[in-house]
Amino acid sequence: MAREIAKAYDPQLIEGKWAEFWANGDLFKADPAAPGPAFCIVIPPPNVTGSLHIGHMLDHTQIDILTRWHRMRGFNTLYLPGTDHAGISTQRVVVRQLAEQGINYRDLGREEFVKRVWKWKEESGGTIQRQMRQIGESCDWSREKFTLSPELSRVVREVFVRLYEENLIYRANRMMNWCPVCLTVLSDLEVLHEERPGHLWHIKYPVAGTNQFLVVATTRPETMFGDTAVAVNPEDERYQGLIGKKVRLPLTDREIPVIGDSYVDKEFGTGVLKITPAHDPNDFEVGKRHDLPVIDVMTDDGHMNSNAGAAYAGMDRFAARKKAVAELQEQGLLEKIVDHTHAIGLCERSKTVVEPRISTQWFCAMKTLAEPALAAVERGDIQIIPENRRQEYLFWMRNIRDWTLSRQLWWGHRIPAWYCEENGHVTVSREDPSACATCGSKKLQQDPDVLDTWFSSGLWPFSTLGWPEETADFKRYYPTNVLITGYDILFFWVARMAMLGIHFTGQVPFRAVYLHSLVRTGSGEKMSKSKGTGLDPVALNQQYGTDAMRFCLASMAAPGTDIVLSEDRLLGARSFANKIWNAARFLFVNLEKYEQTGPSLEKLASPEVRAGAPYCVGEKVPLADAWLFARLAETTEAVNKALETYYFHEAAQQIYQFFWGDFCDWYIEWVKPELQSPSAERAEVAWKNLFAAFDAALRLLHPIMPFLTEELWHQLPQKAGARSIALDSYPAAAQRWKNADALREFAFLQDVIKTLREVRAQMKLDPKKKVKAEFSSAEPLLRSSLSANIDAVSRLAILSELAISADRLPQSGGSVRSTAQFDLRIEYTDVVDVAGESVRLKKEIEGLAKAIQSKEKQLSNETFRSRAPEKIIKEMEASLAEQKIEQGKLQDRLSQLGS
RNA sequence: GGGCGCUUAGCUCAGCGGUUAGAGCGUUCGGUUUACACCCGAAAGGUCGAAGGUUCAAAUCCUUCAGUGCCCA
Repeated sequence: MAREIAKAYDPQLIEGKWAEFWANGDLFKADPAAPGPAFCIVIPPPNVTGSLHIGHMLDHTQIDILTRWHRMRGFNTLYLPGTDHAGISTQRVVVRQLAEQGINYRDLGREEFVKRVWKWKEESGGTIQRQMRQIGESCDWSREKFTLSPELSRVVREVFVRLYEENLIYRANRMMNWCPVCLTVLSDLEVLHEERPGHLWHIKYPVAGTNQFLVVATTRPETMFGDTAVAVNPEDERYQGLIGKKVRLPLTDREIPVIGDSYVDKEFGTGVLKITPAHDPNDFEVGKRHDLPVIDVMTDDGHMNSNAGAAYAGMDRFAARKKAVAELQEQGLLEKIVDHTHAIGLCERSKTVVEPRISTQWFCAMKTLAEPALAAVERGDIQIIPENRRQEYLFWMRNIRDWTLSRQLWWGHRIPAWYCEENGHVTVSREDPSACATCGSKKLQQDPDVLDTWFSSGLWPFSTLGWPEETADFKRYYPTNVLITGYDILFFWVARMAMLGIHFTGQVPFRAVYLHSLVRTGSGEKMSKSKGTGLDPVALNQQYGTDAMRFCLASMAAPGTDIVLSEDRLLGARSFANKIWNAARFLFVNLEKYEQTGPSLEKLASPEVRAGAPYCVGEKVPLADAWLFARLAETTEAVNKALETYYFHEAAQQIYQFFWGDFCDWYIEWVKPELQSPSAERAEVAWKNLFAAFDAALRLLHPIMPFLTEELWHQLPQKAGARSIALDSYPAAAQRWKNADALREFAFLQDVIKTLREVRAQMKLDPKKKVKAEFSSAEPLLRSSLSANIDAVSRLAILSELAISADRLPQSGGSVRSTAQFDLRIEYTDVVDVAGESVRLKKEIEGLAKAIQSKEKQLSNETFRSRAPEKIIKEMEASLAEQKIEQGKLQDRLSQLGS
């Protein structure tokens, strides 16, 4: 490579190249015949209408991290991408688009409309896939799936028919949630509940044949045209006598009965309830009990129909409410209006107030399906993480209700049921039937409705792998290993996959479910594009780099807590990328000089050479090098353990600390002068160890920051034919890297250097001025260690001279710092700021005194001594002794100053 | 109404039974150390929401309360 590296990392310059390389090559193409334990993740299929939002970015980052991590560890890895046809959303998009052209989709007819949606899908439906390639997700694009493809549609039919044959799918007439904008029924899950301020209108219903009134309290006066009774509690003494009488329904010329039903709450409102069976689920039940007529007063799009009378027909439901109230008021039939907060249901997609509506729908009976899915989680065959989500899942499964499968849409899997016009028989079949199964009539009508989109997504983990065929993929990759998704679709999707997966394949669809947080706005709301509170990850990726974005999200993704994305954290992540870039720049720029006289990059950093690190000078690995590898081992272990338990934030934090703190701030600074060292052996060893550690760090980081690491990996010598860091091995903590002694010894030297720097800063010494310092310790090991590393320490603490002795330092001149093990003094010719020193010393002594006191108290406590573990007591005693020594030294110093 | 979270440094968040509670950003002080100012060195800053309790030991476990958010009805 030409070793000209830009001063600052510019992700834009390299990301495109690698994104293309990954997406277009066959790097991530899974081969079921290849060796290795299988690791399979199926994507939570995003809406085909969608574009990447910050939630996907978080989800996909975590999926891709786990995928790349497993692949590098030798798993036979498949990350299977795809999209969901998203019935309601997609239909809405195209309907809106047609409306903009002045076309009402209903006029187009079903066939033509569906054609248009497919056309739209082919032209505009690929946004997310394009963006996923752009951000470098390591999926196998050759296996990409779409829920409405012919392939997966066949699976949907198969499953529907089987469930029908097992009597788990049935048709029934019920009160449903209806969205007047989407023009379809919704399942319970698709209705959002919200508390809203409203009113309780007290309306006077004249009692027939008297001049009395019954006062009805209602939140929905516009439905009164559909009233078919007025109900009171039979035990309510106020109204008992009126049961069986009739009242005149205001604004109409109808009379309706007064009925008694214990459903009525005496305490609520006036204790008199209007009964509108067509427009309220509870009233519907009351109506059934009392055999009341059902009068539907609305159209499917939320307007009043002719049953509401000519004056109201065609009017919007909310306008009708206003008009009705005004009219009642005019007629003196409105007693009063009371403010009242009530819960309303909103359509998840359109946010319109849903309308209860009676209709015939297809349902799936859930109990049979739920039991094994419940047991699988209880037994731990499916592990749900974090734990509190597991509880939610169990609770929901135990209280499950039947699932409304049909939707009044045109875009989706049409229900494979045909009705015979002759005898009404229902034929449900895998293939389109040509005749009625019972009478042979050819007059068949297919059910116009389609299936809930989640029905096909519920099959996703096995339909995408080829089920019901026993394909190689299915055999190799099913059950999938882990499902990673947001907790907001635990019931919508995860639970249904569990039920359908177990029912049809006899195996769990995934062994673990990791439910991650949602990304929220500063005010705690879920980020959403429709609310304008979303951040565009693509724009952010461009601004900060995809790696920075991934690192940022990973570092914030602690299980169980939601993420509030901040620009600060993104900047921090970008800086980290830049830091790595510059570390590489340092290596290559300096290597260029070194190579002129020394060995080449190939000799210093070939994969074979790297595998042999750490290298020795003479018999021994130099301390700093031994320490670096010991830290690398610790970091590697911590990162692997963190990823094992989905602690992405911990993994990110560990690598950050190692790379920036240990590798850059300490190791590189430590060996800098030695890299061009005349002692050729030391230099060569440093270079070899440096490259080996750098390479390991890149591989460690690759799952989180794939672009940057891929770029830099390619600048190191690699095995012939090696194509990508993504296919290289993931570091495992080598036994020979571990070195507790080196960790301890280096920590001591760091302590010395930091102490000296602190003194310099406090004394406001000229940063460039080299000063004399003295070190004293009774501990021979410390003295010899310091002595052996005196050059590095002197350089890093900017000393002209460092005297080492076993004797206590003479307490005169300069500034002294003491620990239990050693004392340090910086010679200082100017007058010491006695007052400042005293204040500092007193503060430190005070702090120590507090710690000492609390420890002495605890150690003198007999119960503590008898009950606390030995280890804790020992550690506390040791620490107490040290603190006492230190305090003594500080005390001495203080009195010296005073004298 | 029921359930589940959250409340820790100015900000965003880790830590979730054991010595004087951490990180990043911000702040302050000092730096043109030829990899990096997207940097380097140093510092200040917290009675861990409140009150009780359990324990030898509590930010960490329990109870109550107060704010706050989510889910379900």
